[in-house]
Amino acid sequence: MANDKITSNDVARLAGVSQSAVSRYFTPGTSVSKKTADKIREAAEQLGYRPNVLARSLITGRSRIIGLVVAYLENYFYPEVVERLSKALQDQGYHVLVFISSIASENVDQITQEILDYQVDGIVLASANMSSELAARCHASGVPIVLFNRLQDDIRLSAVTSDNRAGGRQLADLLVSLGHKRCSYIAGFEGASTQRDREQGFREGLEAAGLALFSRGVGNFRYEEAQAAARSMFAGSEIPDAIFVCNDHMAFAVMDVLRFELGLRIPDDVSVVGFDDVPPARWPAYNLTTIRQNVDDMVAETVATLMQSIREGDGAARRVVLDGALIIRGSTRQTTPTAETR
Amino acid sequence: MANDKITSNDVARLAGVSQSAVSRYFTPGTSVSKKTADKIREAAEQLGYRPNVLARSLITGRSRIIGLVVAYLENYFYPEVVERLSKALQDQGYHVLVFISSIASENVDQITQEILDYQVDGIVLASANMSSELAARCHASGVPIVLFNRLQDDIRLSAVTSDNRAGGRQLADLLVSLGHKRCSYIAGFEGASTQRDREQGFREGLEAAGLALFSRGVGNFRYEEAQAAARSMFAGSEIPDAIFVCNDHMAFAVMDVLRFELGLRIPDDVSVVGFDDVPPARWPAYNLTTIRQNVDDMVAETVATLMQSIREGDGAARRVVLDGALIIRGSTRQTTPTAETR
DNA sequence: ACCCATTTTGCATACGTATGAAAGGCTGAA
DNA sequence: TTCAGCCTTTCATACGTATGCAAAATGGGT
Repeated sequence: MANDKITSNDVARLAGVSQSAVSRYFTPGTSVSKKTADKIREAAEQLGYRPNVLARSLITGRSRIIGLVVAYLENYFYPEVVERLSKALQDQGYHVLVFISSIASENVDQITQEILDYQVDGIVLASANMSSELAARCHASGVPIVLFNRLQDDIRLSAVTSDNRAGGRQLADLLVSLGHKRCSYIAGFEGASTQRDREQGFREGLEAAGLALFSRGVGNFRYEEAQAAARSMFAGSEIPDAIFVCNDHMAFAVMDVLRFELGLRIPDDVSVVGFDDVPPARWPAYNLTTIRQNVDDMVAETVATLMQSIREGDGAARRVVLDGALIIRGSTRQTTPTAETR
Repeated sequence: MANDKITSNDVARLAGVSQSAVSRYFTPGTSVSKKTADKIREAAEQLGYRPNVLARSLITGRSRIIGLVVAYLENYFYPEVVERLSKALQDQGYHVLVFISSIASENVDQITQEILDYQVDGIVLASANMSSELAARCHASGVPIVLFNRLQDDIRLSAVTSDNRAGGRQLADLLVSLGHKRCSYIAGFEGASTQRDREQGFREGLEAAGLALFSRGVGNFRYEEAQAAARSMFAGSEIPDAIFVCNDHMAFAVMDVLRFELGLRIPDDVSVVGFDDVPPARWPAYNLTTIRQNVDDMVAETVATLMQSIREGDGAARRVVLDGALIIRGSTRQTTPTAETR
């Protein structure tokens, strides 16, 4: 890799000090006299020397690398997460090593093995599950794991999520208050806790109003599969008058099908609600009523959780559930309180 | 980090061989007898040992890490790039360390310094520029750099781009062939080669038809700034009858303004063309005529360029320019050849 | 000037691993 | 059986750096 690798020994020679002094100069919390520091600074600048993070990790046991597993970046939500999380960690002196997994998480365990090869200081799983065996491995290795927007029963796993169930409940309450009688649901990936909790909250809200789910489809978090689900669910003689689509990304697909293939009007014929509040939900072409996940707060909590675990070195898992906000836009029927609530 | 770190010495002890044998067992191209290999495999499995990539990098000079600098993931194009590039490199046994820079690239040099601290085997710059000084540094360190969808004059920098100029030219030719007389342009970030080349091609195409640009705005690759540019450019008494927006992401913003704020019909009143063919361009809500950048081929060429540079260890820069494809959809006036061309 | 407490410095070693070189083992041909 | 060539193994060392410890230096007080 390096043709002329400048090492701390080169700096020490030029500055007329020991390698140990050079190392201490670059290590916060150690003592170096001003005179020695000046000599080292000049020599390091002249040679263009910077410490080798990887060599340091051998001694310190700290790589300053966080492994990030994401299943797909197709949904506008996750690019935003990656960008914000990378920035937040960059500000803390850490950097994100990205690993792409499959939606169904069947290769996450192999990927986690690869991650551990890099001696990462922590792992963030965004929209992916990890086996208990691997969770135990990471725990034994002292590598903290934070699930981002996902929940698992394993007590060793920290998690930062929105209150998906409450969000689903809010959407049900909204549709009921708008007078909807035939409320349907399009699920995401069945193995995801977000999908399960959003649907559960939605069903509970309907049941509280004496309603049952009118129909249900599965979109697997994919645009095309959500399209297919919508086509199927609106093929009968009686169609839903409102539909909660498990995330915005799929909701766009459903809206496109309703408008451009079936000639239905939103919200006059069907109200559509999503979950996430990704950027296109705000665009006039979609103008989607949805639950906003507060990405900034989720990222901040994720970073705080990671930093605490890394600093304390204990295995104490931390669960943070953040409230989402109901954002009412033009995809739902209008009623008097049109302002944003919650 | 690690509480009970299992090392190759532990494996060697358990297997009754030397640490050197363990190392050779995990190093491709070295010799180990079947008998020794069996002993080592069993011991490693029993202990859950895997080699430490970072420790290896000290000896081999290879970290198996590629630094990836991206300016923003807001534009659907770059999440797709990150995802595909990460996967392709993952398949080659490399992993991507992500660094987020600003759009104007003013902090890329600092970020590159940080990247070099991690002894990366290569760097990919997606939508960012690097100073000549830092390019020289990387060159001296033997770290290959590949610009993704960006060009710079520095001969040390490899690059993989679409033929942005030809794409702009194609779009001009198309609009002219559809009879447009007042063609306008909304620029991206002025410091980006993609913006410059697309505009240049577009202007050349118009000039070849005896037309000049009707009006020009600047969107800086941001949805909101493209909206503002569109509002301004359509405020006069005479408005464009066609508009080339430097990328799809901004084109969506322009389309939203034209339809929902100005009550204009696309393409009856104004044809809109973009560049990239990101997923929403295919969605019925936008149905955008655009130039498709072949992300798969660009990623493949980027990986091939990186692998070659890493393998050969020379500093030979490689420039790959890939043809985009004109994709005609519903945002432009219709004429007889409605099929996709090119 | 001397004494004491604190700071600073260099030496020696370790982190986990790969590799050159020398020694030992194995196999096939004479 | 012996010998030569090739394969395999171990030893010793190095990669770039941080750190414990002992020795040296420094600064303040008497």
